[in-house]
Amino acid sequence: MTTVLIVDDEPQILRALQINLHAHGYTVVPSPNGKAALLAAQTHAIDVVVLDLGLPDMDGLEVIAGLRGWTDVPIIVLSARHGSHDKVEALDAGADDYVTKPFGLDELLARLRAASRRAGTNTAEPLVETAEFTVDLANKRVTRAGEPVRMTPTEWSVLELLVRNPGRLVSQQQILTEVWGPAYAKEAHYLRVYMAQLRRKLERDPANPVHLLTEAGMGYRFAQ
Amino acid sequence: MTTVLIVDDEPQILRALQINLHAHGYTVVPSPNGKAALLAAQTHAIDVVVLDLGLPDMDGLEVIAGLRGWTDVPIIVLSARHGSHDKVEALDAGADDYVTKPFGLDELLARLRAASRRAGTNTAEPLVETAEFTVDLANKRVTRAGEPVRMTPTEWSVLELLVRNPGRLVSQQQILTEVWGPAYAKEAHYLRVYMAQLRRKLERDPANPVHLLTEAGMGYRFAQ
DNA sequence: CGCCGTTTTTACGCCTTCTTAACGCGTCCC
DNA sequence: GGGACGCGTTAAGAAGGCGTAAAAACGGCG
Repeated sequence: MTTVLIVDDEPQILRALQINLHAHGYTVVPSPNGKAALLAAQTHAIDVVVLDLGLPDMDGLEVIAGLRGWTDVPIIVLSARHGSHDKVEALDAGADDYVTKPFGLDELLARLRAASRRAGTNTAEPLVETAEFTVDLANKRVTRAGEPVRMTPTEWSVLELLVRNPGRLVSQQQILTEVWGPAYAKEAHYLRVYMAQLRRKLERDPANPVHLLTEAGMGYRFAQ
Repeated sequence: MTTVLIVDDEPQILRALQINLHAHGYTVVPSPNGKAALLAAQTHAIDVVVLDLGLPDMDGLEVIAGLRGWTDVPIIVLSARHGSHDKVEALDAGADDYVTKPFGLDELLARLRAASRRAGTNTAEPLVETAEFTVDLANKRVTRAGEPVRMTPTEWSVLELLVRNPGRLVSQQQILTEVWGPAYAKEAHYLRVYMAQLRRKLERDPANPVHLLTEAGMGYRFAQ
């Protein structure tokens, strides 16, 4: 019952891997680009990632960095480049293994087994901590003074987006489109309601927030 | 300070690796053959093993097996053979990585870093206990107050998925796709029925669950 | 062919969450 | 100085999610 996230922009390769891995008992989550991959990694319980470096939308190293920001899931990189420099870069970015194309299916399967074997049960905890509260991104859990704080789906989506961009300004439009969808890009209204709720749950003095900051006219910012 | 056990029968390679790795901050334990390697692994606190497969006294796979009998230390295999079959054999015997000669020193260093990085977190637990019940994942058994509790296949699948992710929020979509299949991702209905059944069997007060928790709109969570 | 355990439907009442509205405060610009 | 605008806060109705029980459909096995 191992779930593999496969990231490759070539549909026929994606499809071939999907069929073959499924035939070998893996659950496969396919993803054609980097953005979808990062999203899928959050919505599914991924055990291993198979990542092709040549993606259309973003650099493969960015995908590795995006994953490594919050999870220790094994990453097996596929690449057509044999250069030693590329391998070093990928491995140092956080990849666990590097396979050069063309490769045999049996080799990939063996490396998958090796990766998932040593991963075992994923218990590493990627935590984002502040003086006031702690956000566990992998487990979708928020604690404050040791006590768990319950978040509604929308509250969590907003908080997660901010926490995944610590210190960075996130525009209202971006939050609205990512949480509510592109059609809601103008409903800045919702944001005020939810920021107030988040502050009431997480800030010591909700009227004078320290971690969930408003940048008037610009957006919001999470400060650690 | 990472200690690397290097096993290679060619003195000049052994020596070259020893010098280079030492220059990069590693403590090196050299070993010219398999027997000496197995001995050294027991007398030194080894963090990573670099193993050449072509040894004079014993098969490289035997060395891997000899190490895997008692330790999970990462093993990086060096080999001149490019054949896919050899890779599969070594990886399945318990190796973590496979590098074909000739290789660049920087690649080996990167793979060393990757191996020792992930070495920190692993170990599996087949028995999950709570104050109320015990789940034996390996034997698919649930006991409560010493008495075995009978589970239907579907009940077990749901329980297993939750218990394998202790403390982690599991979305209902994920449970549905993994237990019933992707076509049932929207049938959140089933889940309510089965969560109720699991609680009736496992919780002291099914109406106020302590271990099988609902996160409204988000999913379910198993709390130990 | 009929029984029995399991899964899937169905129905209903309760509760959480989302959405919307209203109002007060502060700030910026004219 | 005044108006417009953006923001924070609260409250309440609407909509949908959840728990529960029980009946119907299914499937394996004798």
